Amino acid sequence: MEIVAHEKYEKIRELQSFGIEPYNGRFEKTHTVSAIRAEEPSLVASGVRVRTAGRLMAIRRHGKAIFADLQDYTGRIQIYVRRDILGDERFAVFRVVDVGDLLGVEGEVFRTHAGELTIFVRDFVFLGKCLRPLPEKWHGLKDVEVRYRKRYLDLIMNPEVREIFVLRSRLIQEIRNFLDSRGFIEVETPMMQIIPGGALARPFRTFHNALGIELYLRIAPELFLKRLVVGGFEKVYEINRNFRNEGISVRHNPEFTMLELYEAYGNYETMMQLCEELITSVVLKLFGKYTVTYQGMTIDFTPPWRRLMLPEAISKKTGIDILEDSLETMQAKAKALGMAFEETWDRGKFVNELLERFIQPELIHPTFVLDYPVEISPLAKAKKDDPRLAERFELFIGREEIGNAYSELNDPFEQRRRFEEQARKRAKGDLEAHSIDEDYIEALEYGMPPTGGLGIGIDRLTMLLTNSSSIREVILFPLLRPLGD
RNA sequence: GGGCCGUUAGCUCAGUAGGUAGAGCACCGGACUUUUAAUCCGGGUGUCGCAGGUUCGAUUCCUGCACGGCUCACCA
Repeated sequence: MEIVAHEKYEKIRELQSFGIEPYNGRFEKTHTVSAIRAEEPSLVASGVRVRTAGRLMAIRRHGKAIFADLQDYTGRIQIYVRRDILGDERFAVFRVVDVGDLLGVEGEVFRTHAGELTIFVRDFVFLGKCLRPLPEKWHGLKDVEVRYRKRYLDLIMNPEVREIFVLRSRLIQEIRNFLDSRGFIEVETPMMQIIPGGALARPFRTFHNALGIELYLRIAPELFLKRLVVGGFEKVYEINRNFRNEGISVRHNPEFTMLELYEAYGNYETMMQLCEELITSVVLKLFGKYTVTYQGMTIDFTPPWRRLMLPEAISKKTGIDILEDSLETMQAKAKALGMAFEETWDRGKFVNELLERFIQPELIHPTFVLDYPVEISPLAKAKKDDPRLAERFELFIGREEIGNAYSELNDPFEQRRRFEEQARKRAKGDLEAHSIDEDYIEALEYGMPPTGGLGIGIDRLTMLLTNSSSIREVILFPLLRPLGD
């Protein structure tokens, strides 16, 4: 800092010699930049003075006049400063203004000879000194690592990055609007849990000093939200962070945002309906149409969405009957297909792999994949006509898994059996197996209505809607290794 | 965790078949009252990611490490 900012410190001294405070207080705006542009005709005609503020992104000095570009969160506008208007002393202050400085200006709006909408500055206030040079004005900031580590610079320099996060915000807002309009209430459930449940994943551990107990960051809010359904909240949702102690990749961040919602007296069929309506209505609100381009694919959200029965789909694609074939037969067939597998895989794991390898790559447009094996769905109700399958679906869009839903298992006896099965897997070393949650079973013993539940990955949905190939592009501060010395 | 690639000025990037390095923008000094990648004149501001090795000499070659990207694995 000492070297980089040395000249800038000189400028602060110079500013102070003019009696200028380099880090000023409140500035009252009459307009944002976009408001000035929107109101241009009346502002220009009336000659009324506007007050706005932002960061100087470029300065063009012309002796006794200066042009500069002022950027706020709504856009950029040119300002025009003249010595004969401000007077010698005020104008001299502009000699020490740098690109990156924060400035408030007041003046009337006009069009230059070149046709550029411009603020004719009558007065200005120095609001904040920038001590470091901004990245290059033309090429901007491209270094991906720096963009993530110093997201503020990324946001200053790259308007398309700002737009991604504005869209993310609007997306979440529209989801809330939709659910609120349908009578859902939003709740917050524990991030720190005694027993991490609701998903098959490895948790982060932490410790509470006063209680002297180990706690886990939640891997899902599911079991708490369902306790609320037991409590009579018939339509609840939560949009919040989950934490999973797993690898980092272009589609995995250790903390990520999930929407989970539960509707009493529904099931996975009603969840399919709700899911389709939710996402299509949000897409329509955000884009005014049903098609979105993602990584060269045109994704069509027009309902109704395709429904694919998983056992049939896999059988058609691979000849493997995931219900009737023995594990040995499945392995033999997989070998014949040239698919790598491990002897330790059980039926559920095998099905998952078959889905990922053979089905998922073809799921461009929104597709519900239904009827998953119960073994990998320990919290889902089994189908009445075939108890080997769960009343469950996953939603795939653009080859990515976006959502997961099921008819919630509300039979405490069956839930206990499922937990015990998971416990056996855990005993055999499966670190992702679900823990037994006695307190949750007790809640079920009070009676949970038949319920449909749905989870939607907000980050991945945002990726789809912003054409982002990495999850880090839609998370403001993705987890990175700390820099070494 | 494996493989491949990258790391040079504040930023975007060149470059040195081994002799401590350049461009544009930014920045500094000067000129300029309608410019907008302003223009014109002058100025290079650097631990070439870090640590070792080879060498008379390493930013360059070798090894290890760090961080990042892509990818495979893991992973819902």
